[in-house]
Amino acid sequence: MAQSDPLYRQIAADLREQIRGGQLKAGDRLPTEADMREQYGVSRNTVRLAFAQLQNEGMITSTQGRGTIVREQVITTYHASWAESRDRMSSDQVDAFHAEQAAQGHKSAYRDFEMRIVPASPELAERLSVDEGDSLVSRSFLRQVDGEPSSLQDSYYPMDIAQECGLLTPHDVPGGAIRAMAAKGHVEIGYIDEVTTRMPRPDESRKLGLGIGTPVLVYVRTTYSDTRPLRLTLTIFAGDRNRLVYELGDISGYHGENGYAS
Amino acid sequence: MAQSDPLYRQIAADLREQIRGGQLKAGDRLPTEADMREQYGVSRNTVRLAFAQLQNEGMITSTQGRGTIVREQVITTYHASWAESRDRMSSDQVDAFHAEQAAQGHKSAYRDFEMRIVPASPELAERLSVDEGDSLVSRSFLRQVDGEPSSLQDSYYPMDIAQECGLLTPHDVPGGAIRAMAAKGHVEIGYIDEVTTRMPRPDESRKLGLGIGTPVLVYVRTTYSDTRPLRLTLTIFAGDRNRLVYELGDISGYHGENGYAS
DNA sequence: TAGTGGTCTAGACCACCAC
DNA sequence: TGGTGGTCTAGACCACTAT
Repeated sequence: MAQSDPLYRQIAADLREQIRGGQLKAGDRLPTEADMREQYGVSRNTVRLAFAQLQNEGMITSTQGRGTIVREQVITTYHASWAESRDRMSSDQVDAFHAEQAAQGHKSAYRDFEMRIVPASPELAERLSVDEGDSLVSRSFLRQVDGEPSSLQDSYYPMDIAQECGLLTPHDVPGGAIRAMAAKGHVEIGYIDEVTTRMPRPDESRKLGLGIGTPVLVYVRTTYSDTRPLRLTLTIFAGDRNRLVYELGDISGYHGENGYAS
Repeated sequence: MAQSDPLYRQIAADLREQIRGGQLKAGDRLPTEADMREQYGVSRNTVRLAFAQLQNEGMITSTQGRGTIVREQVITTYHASWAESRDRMSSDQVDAFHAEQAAQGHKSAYRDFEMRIVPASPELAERLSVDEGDSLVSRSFLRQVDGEPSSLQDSYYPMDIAQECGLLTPHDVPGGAIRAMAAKGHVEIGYIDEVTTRMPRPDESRKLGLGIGTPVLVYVRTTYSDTRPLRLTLTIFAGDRNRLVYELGDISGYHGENGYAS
C-alpha cells in the first residue's frame, strides 16, 4: 500500500520510522532539503511537503538558516483534582501552580499580567450566570516553566464580586483571589472542568512559542460557591509540554508518576 | 505588521477574518484555487500554502474534486468524574458511554471490537504494577457517535485478573468488565486520569476520519482496587468532536450545559 | 561568505466528483 | 466531460544562521 502512496508521504513515512526506531533521536539534525532531494531523487518542493507532514505531526522543527531537527518533549504535570488543590493553598491558581512545579523540580514564573474589564460573551454569560454584555473583570497572565512559556491563563469575575474583593488591581492579589473572595463570604465549594483540544490561533502560537503541528489543551474551570458561580478560568496549555491529571475516589498507594508516551 | 508578512499568510489571514466575521459560515464553499489565484494575483502554490495554513488550524477542509469548505463542529461531552460514572453503571466504560450519549440525544455504537494478548510496555508495566514484558489482555474498539467515528479505546488488564474474570473473550462482556471484576472481589475504589493532546498518527487519523489540522485528546485512566491497579484505559478522542468534563466538589445547581467555543 | 530553510512562480499531469 | 483539488517538477530570489 505504501507503493501507491504519494512520494512525499513515503518520504515522511521513512523519516517517521527512523525517528520512532531510534536512528534519529530527539535533537538530531535531519538531512538538509538539498540532501534529501538528492537521496530520494525528487524536487525540493516534494521534500518540503514531506517535512511539512512531519511538522504537522509535531515530530520535527525547521528553522531558517539552521536546519531541521527532531523535536524533544519535556512534559510537566498539572494536578487538577479537588482534594489536591485544596491541600495546596485552597485551590488558588497562582500559588498552587508554583508549589506543584517546585515539587516537580521546575521553576515557574508569571509574565504579562493584565487586568481588563470586558463585556460578557454569550458563553461567559451562560457559565457565570450573568447577562450577555455585563461587565466582567478579566485577569490574565502567561505562565513560564523553566523559562519557557507554558500556558496562558485568563480568569473572569462578575463585576460585583471583583469590586467587593479588591480584584480590580492590575497586580497579583496577595494570597490569591480565591482567598480574597472567601474572606468576603464567597467560599468555593466545587467546580466544573471542561477539557478540549484544538490548534492554536496565530497569537496563541506566538505567545506560547509553539511549533507548527502543536495543538493546545483548552481547559475551562468554572468555580462555584453555594449560591453562584464565582469565577471562570480559561487556560490554554501548550500541548507539547503539559499534562492534566485528575485523581478521583480514594486511592491508597500506587502513585507512580512517570511520562506516558503513547 | 501584516504588510511584511508573506503573501500566503496575508491571504490566510484574510480568509480567517471572513470566517470569524461570519461572511463565510460553516459549510460554505471557499473560492476555488483558480479563483483565488486570480483574485490575489498569485501562483496556485501560494494559494495552496494559504489553504494549508487554515487546514492546519482546523478551520477548513479540502476534498479532491469537490472544493474547499469551512468546517463545522459538533461537540459531544464525556463526563469523567467519579460520582457521575458511579451513578451510571459502576463506571463501566461501555454502558456509561451509551447512557451519556443517549442523554445528549446522540446514538452511539461500537465497531471493530478486538481482544489481543500483548507484552507490557515500560509505560504500561509501570502503571499496572507488573513487570515489563508480562502478558496483558488488551480489549479495544472504535466508538461511533451518530454514525461518525468518535474515539478509539484500548483497555489493558493484568493477565491473572483477565483470566479470573472471563475477559479473554473476543466479545463484549455482558454487564461490563468492571462489574465482572467486582464479582470476583476486584472492586474499583478510584482512578487516576491523565489528559494530554498531540497530533494523530496516520492510522489514528484514518480510523477516526480526522481532517488535517485536527489534534486528538489522549486520555489515560488507571483504575485501582484497594490493593492493586485493575485496568488501564487509553482513549484517543477526535479533538474536534469531543469534550471531557469533570465535576468536582459538591455543586448544587448551575449545571448549565452548553457549547464553549473559545 | 556559504549554506540553510522560507517564499514564490509557471507550468504539468493525475484522481476524483458532479453534471 | 469539465472542473476541482492532489501531486510533482525546475527553477528563482530572499532571510536568517553560522563561520
